[in-house]
Amino acid sequence: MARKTKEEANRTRQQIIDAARRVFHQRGVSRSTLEQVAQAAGLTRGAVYWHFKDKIELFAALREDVLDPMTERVDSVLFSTGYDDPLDAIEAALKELFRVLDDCPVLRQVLEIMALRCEYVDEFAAVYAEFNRPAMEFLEKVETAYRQAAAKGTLRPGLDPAATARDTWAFVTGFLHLLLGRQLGNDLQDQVSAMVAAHMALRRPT
Amino acid sequence: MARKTKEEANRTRQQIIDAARRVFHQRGVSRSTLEQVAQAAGLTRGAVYWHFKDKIELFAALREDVLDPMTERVDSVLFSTGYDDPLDAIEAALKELFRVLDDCPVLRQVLEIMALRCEYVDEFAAVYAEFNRPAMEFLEKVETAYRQAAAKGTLRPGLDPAATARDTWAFVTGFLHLLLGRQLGNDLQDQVSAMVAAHMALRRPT
DNA sequence: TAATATACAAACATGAATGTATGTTAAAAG
DNA sequence: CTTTTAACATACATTCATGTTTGTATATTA
Repeated sequence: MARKTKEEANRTRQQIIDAARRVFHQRGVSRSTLEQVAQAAGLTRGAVYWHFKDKIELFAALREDVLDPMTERVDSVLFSTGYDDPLDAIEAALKELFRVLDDCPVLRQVLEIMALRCEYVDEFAAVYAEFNRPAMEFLEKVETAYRQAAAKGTLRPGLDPAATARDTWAFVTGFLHLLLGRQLGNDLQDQVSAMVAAHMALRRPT
Repeated sequence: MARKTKEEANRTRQQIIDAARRVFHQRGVSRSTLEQVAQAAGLTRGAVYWHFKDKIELFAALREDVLDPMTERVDSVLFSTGYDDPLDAIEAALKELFRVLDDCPVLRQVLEIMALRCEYVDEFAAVYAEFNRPAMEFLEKVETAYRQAAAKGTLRPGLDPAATARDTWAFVTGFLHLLLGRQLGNDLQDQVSAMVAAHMALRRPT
């Protein structure tokens, strides 16, 4: 094969990532063959091994490709200065999270791979830690917001910010898993907004 | 090999299941070899193939072995007549759920396999449905309980039983995943009871 | 008690998937 | 303009998991 221009090479690299996302999503990570990925990308295994050391490295690239933008988008809402009440910021951030999931099918694919199509053992045990790190950071950020709300008096009296944050944390985690489990277009998808609102309403003064 | 008595055969069947649980937990379902399972049981693949058609059937047996008892134990608390307030029954049932998880390592292993060490594609897609069915049924049961609480006036005024149940549902799902993710002995484990209590306190009248 | 089915172990055949090594051509570098 | 190196395709060697088949000795049954 002839040498390609650097720009072309980057494009084939991205093609491999896109193909891997589809193949991993359809067959699961461990059952996916690099041969299948290569074929889906219209290439051979040679190309895949040229751009990535092995399947694990390819999987890592695949994740970085879409995960970081999501975190930034949600954080920007959570830290937005446009809300007087921190609880409003949390509510908006949660809605934003699920909205991203809805209008970015690529992100959804990656999250479904990570939640339902990957076995977190051996080399992949580290991947799971990475999967959880954003969740842990999210917990801290939300706790801070709840603390601010308590200081401002917009948090329902008697609620402990830390405990409330953990409850929200579990809620988001569980809701994410439940959303990822079912296929698109189900009734859950349009109840998302209402459920987030109801969840937050529990934390507001009566 | 000589023929064993029926009782002995049942014992080796159970040995295979126990071995499979350990191997699946350590290596993940798809990376586990029936050879590894056989060795861990002190047998050969011949025995495994004699008792089970293939890995999928073995995995199914492994689940049935421990999952049904858990559901029964939680349900019996939820449907107990010993509580005046249905919210108390829900709270007790949730605590029971996490307690079972704590003092039945075998169940925990199976749940960890299902949550983190299995890829739900192809033949295993059906397994995931089975994984979710108890969760769906749980949602309905909790919703009924919330409805009863509303009728009795023990549910915080203004709360919709259905929406409240979905929130609890997400909470339980998320909390389960979070618990399964981390190794035993972490700080979450002893906060479980407090978190459940806090979650339910949000639903009680002020 | 003879016949048969059971509960495995051992051997076999097959089909991948992986990693690596080699070849080829064109883009970069000098 | 020559040399080098990048960007792959192709071919090779090895390992390994699976399913099946065969063998065999003992429970079980008639």
